[in-house]
Amino acid sequence: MSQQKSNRKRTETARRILNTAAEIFSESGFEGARVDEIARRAGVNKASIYYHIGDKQALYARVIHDLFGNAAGQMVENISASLSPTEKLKRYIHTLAGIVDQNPQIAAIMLREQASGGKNLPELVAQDIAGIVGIISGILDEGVKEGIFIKTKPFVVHLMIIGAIVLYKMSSSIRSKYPVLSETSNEQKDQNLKQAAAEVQRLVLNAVKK
Amino acid sequence: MSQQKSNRKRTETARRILNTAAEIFSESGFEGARVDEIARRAGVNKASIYYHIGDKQALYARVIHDLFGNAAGQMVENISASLSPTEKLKRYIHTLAGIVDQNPQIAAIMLREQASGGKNLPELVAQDIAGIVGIISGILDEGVKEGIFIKTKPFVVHLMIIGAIVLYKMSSSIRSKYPVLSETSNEQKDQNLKQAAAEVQRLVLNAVKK
Amino acid sequence: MSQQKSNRKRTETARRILNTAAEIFSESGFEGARVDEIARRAGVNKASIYYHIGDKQALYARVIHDLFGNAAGQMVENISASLSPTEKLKRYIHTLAGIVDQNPQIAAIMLREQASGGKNLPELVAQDIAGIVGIISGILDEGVKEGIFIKTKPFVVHLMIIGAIVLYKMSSSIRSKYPVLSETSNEQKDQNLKQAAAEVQRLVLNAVKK
Amino acid sequence: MSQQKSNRKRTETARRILNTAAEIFSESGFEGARVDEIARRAGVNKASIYYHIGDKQALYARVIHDLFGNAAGQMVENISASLSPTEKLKRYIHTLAGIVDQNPQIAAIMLREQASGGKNLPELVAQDIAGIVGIISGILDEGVKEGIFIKTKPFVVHLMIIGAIVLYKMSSSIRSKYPVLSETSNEQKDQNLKQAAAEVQRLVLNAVKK
DNA sequence: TATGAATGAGACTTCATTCAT
DNA sequence: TATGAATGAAGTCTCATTCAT
Repeated sequence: MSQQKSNRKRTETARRILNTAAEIFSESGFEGARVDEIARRAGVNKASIYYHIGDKQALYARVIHDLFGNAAGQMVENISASLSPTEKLKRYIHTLAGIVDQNPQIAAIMLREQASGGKNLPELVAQDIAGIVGIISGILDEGVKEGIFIKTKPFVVHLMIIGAIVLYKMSSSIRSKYPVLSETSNEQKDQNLKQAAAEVQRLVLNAVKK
Repeated sequence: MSQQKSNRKRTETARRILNTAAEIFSESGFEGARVDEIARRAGVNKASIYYHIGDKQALYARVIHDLFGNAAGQMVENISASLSPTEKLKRYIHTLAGIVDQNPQIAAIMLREQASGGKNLPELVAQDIAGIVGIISGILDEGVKEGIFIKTKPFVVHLMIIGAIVLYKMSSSIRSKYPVLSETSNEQKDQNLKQAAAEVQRLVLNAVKK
Repeated sequence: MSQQKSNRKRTETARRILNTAAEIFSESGFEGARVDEIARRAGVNKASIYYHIGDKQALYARVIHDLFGNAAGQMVENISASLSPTEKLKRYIHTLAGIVDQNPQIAAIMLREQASGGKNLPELVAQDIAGIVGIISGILDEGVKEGIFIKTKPFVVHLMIIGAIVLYKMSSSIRSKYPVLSETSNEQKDQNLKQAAAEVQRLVLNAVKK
Repeated sequence: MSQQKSNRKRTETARRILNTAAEIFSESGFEGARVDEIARRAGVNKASIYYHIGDKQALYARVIHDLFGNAAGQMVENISASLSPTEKLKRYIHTLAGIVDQNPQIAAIMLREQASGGKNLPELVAQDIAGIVGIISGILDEGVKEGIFIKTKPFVVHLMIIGAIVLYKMSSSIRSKYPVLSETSNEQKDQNLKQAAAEVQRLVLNAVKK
């Protein structure tokens, strides 16, 4: 009983730390994030972070592992084997958009990891990402075999999709800060990621369909 | 004469500082970059940086203004008004790839700026970027008017293109660090940005053509 | 009965804490020792230490009191009044060596206390040490009175003896770490404290005998 | 000219840091010493220590290297080859006492190094110490060959000498703090290291002479 | 008694920036 | 202009101690 309560307390504190850390790493990056700030916003003592999780590096590792591991899992779950390649591709894009929408931190972290060449990326997480790339490769190959997709470089298709979605997600803040970036196109109100994802679906299907 | 020499030396020193700074900001981001390291690698005294350019923020501003301003200029130059929308779109992608290829630092910096919501992005640079977005909007609109492109959200198309190219560029290092990321696709040797850009051209044209 | 068991358990826990603390204070000194480490190695919860013994200072006091108090007692016991001064002196050295050999921690702690000028030395322990010094003073005085020893400064003799024995004990580890320290003399295998003590006996007797 | 002044300033600051550090390491040991305190007492900014010397470990290494290296040099200088073994032995003890007297920090640091098994002792310093041990070994061997010394374990003789001198030096503070330690012997006023060294000379010569 | 969690104070170290020459 | 030195602010991490159960 008291064990239970204690466990709940332990995980609750750790969870609060991890969530706050995800936010702050996402806002400021690994180097820009301040452990003090994480503790302050999480409402815990700074030493608690070291007690429960470990140093800044370990904290970062936990955060991105949780984020990306979860994402990979969702992706696998959502794409049932029985679907047609076309439907799978749509689901893939939809799911990706959903993940990014529900975990707003994932977009920024992914971009920064790409920018730094994965300097802080633990092996485990690299595998999660590789899994996601593997899925789309499979879908495209399948489509080619069924004669409904043209032959493409799957990695490039993957980058187009993920690039469009992640950058769209991120651009909302930059666009609101620098209206000049939206003025040129006439879709200011279109900050809805769902709609952008639908557009990506349409464009990508056009691109790969025979 | 000595004035001239002094001027040349002055600009030469400044140039060396700026080039080194571009490298290091690109490798490590604004927060991760160390003024000491920039001075060391540029072979100048640390105080020289403050004398010639200013503080870290000013240095960063100069670097990205040089990088992006130049890019916008190249883009305008390369897309002559007389071309067909299809040809313009191809040129646009080709030019973008060329810029990224010739200025390897631009990719990482752009990603990090996106990630941080343009926290360190000066107005001037935002305008440069807006210019680039404006160009593709124009191309797509023109194609729609001529009846050869379907109606699309230009901003999404832009993100697909730039995302694919920039991420492809960056992914080379991350892929070589984590081979697992390449294993799934069979295009390891394909690390050539030119080829990826050609693929992007083909896919995007498929996507927008009527 | 349960009271008894509880008492036994209580003292057993305290004993385990004290033994471990002695080890760790000996290895690392007061400042270098970590309460966490003591708890870990003793297999008890950190708070237990505070409950059973007290804070770090109190723990240290207990440890050295146990160590030195015991030593003083042994010394008194071993030197029966009926012996000749020569025999007493031999016994004194022999006993000292025995104490140091059986309580390996005592050597390091004594050196560090000397080094710090007894900063952490409780009065009680100082008296224990004074007792030991008193004993050899008595022996030497007695020998002088009996006309078999020359007149000496007893404190210096004491320092020679204790210095040789304690430093010999400690030097084993430093010599094995830095073989260069043993190379110069040809007695590498001679790391036996007993043999060194015999040599000290011989030398000291030579030194003080008429 | 300005170079000279700058050099002087540089070495002067470094010297001040090093001297203060020697004091504080001697008072408190490596773990007990506080970098803040060193900076404060040296009258320099804390960051200056890192600029001029390096981190705490490096600072400690420099301090003991200066101390022990200097000591080894003095010892070699003072013992001219032409002297008799007896005279050399006296000089050896005298010089040791002189070194300890002039560098009060050396005694405490040496004791603590012995206590910790040379945990923080750089190789270079170990060699300095080995050199000192080598000298007395040589002296005793020479005396044996000339038939004026008995055969002894040189390392033990060395420990007796250095133990007596170093402990005597250190004991002054502990004795003044705990008068009980002096009461038993009647030589309170004898805190003069010179006199103690003379006594050591006499005793050691008695001990080793045939 | 025993223990996991919490915490404030403080330790070491780094860094951008400025100073003095 | 150029540079070695200096510095204050801040950042990461540790540790003895206490709390709450």
